[in-house]
Amino acid sequence: MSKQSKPDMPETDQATRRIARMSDVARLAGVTTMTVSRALRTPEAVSPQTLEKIEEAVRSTGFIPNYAARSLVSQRSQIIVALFPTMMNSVFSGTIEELSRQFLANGYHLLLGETSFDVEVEEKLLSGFIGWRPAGLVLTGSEHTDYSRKMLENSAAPVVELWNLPDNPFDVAVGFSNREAAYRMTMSLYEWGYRRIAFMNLHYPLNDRSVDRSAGYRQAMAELGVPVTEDMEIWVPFGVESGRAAIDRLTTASPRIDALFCSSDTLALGALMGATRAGLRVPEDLAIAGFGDVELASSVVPALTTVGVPRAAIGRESARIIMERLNGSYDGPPVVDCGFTIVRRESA
Amino acid sequence: MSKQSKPDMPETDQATRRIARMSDVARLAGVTTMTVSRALRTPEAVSPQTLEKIEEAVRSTGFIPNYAARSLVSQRSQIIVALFPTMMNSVFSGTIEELSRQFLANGYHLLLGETSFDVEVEEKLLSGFIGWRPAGLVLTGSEHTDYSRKMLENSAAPVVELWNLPDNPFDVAVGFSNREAAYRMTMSLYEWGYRRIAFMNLHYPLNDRSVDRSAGYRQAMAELGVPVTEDMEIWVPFGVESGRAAIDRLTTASPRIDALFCSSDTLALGALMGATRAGLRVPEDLAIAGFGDVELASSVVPALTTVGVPRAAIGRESARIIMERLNGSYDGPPVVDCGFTIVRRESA
DNA sequence: TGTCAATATGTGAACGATAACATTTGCCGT
DNA sequence: ACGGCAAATGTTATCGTTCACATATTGACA
Repeated sequence: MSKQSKPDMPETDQATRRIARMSDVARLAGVTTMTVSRALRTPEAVSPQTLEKIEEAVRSTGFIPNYAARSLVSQRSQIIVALFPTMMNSVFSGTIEELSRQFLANGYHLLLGETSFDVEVEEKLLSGFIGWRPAGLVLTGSEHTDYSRKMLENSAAPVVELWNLPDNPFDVAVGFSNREAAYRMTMSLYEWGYRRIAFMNLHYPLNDRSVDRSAGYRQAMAELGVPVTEDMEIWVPFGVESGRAAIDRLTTASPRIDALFCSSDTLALGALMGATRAGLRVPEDLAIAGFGDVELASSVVPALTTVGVPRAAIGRESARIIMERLNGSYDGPPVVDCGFTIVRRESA
Repeated sequence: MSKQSKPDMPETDQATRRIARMSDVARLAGVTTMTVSRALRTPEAVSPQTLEKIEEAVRSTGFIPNYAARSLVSQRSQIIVALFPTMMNSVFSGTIEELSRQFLANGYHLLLGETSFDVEVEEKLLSGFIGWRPAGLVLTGSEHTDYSRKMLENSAAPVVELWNLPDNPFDVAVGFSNREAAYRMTMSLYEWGYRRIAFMNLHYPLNDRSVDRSAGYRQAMAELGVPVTEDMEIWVPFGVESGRAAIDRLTTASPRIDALFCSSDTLALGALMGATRAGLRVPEDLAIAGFGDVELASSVVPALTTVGVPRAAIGRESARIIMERLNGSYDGPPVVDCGFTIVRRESA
């Protein structure tokens, strides 16, 4: 029903096959392309009757402007590049959805990349995406390679770093304090009566969020006077399976732990399932806390105690900031704190 | 540390601030832009020593080609448009990840959109994205508005429809039979001893997957001679909460059902949690089956019986097909069946 | 009635790369 | 020694849109 041979065969095809250009619209409306261009971008600068003729011509031709041409001449595309560690995590996807929604509503398109928690992959993706001369960039975290930083600088576009509060943001950062959040959750667990609190963290030593959460946990434990033995901080790769597998090691650890704080809900759900399967009662035998507050956290049995992070707000704020940057109106701080919440449910 | 005023101020800034063009590289290497272009795209057509000079110049300038210019002249961008109902579902994100990986490895970039199961939203997204003159498109399902079809036709790019096996694909379809899958799962539940099998489906009457799964379920029930009363097919919106909430209605339904087949793992997990919370033993009091085999399905307690769908394979295949279409080498069938599996675990 | 400003539209160049064709160079065989 | 051919590089035009500026049209006011 559609194409059957190579894409260039203008002789047999109708003129309609070829996608309409602005000049086609212009001819049909009896004006020049410049007037059409104005009608589309600044309709108030075109007389009502001309506008109507042009709109009619646009409709009948199904004209859609060529963004490549537009980008080329205006020296800036309508593309926003966004890089996330993974899309398989509903915490990130919540932010992604909101970002996408906000940008789309303002005529920008999101070019998405997945870094797998690896700054080298980030660099590679960036070097590809920069070719679009994006209007703005959204990155997760503030750890980047030198070459990435150079590209970002050259691109001269607004850059928002998500998900943490770095001391020296590249441009603007939007997030919450991971250190503080881990500290507060650890403290809360102690308050709720748990003493030997283990911490399961993502094993990405270059990931500022991992490092900060570890620091927050250790700070709390130090202040509480609880020694953190080697087997109490567990480093694992991302995934439900990681959390589940870790339970076996934990239950055989020498000084029995009574609470497990996971640096991600994905890990925590895995741990919860592992514990249930191992016949441990949660939270009586082992309390479990997560990080992220994914949708399932509140539904699972027992409902997961976790750190709630404002994923939609982070997306919304960063989109707003980039757009304000683009029209020069942003005058907020370089680091925007969206906060977090300690959500106590049944698992701790 | 980065930009502080409006983006155009070439007089004070170093030349380095401005992003390098191909002509900058060419001047530095002592050749013309055409030779640089060749060095980048067909290095075998350039002499070794020239190639080296150019590579050095590219390195020192940090040159990255302007894709907008490239797209404009070559009449086709390196952009692939992919539209999915939601990104908050790890079934889809598995396909998205694989798609993204495959295309990236071949120099294409993925422009992602979220339709929220709505063909009108799809049309809107499409009309925006078509402006990039994408090299190819990946859509979910084969239900599209007339205007969408017109745009797809005009774009003259390869189009892959995912996730089902339509009778009349627009171009190529890659997926599995939703009807057959629902039929087989219903039959399996019967074989395993369940009789009054209810079906919880996504309430999107225009969604071909929903419709087909419903048809498969009803066909099986008809063949089995089990009447489907009104309260046995439940239509709900997408989300864990939907599944959970539906349990209340079910337990009070007049002819007690003994199995609940959900058209999505997300719903099934919600139902599982709802059932557990309501004190129902799964599968003794109520069997539950899902659709999709998300990562959590195998970890949850009781582990979820579900329909396994080849999400990575679907992504891989569709990427391959689009790229083969682009170089004219595709000679496979217009409908590619990636199959599905019935995964029996503990919940049914 | 002539001048000025405001409004509406047009003109030509430019954005940065590549396709198609043209030219130069060096080497081969006879 | 010379035609011819391949390899390497250059020239010119072009993609579709917008920018900066130019021109035409209108009405208001002194």
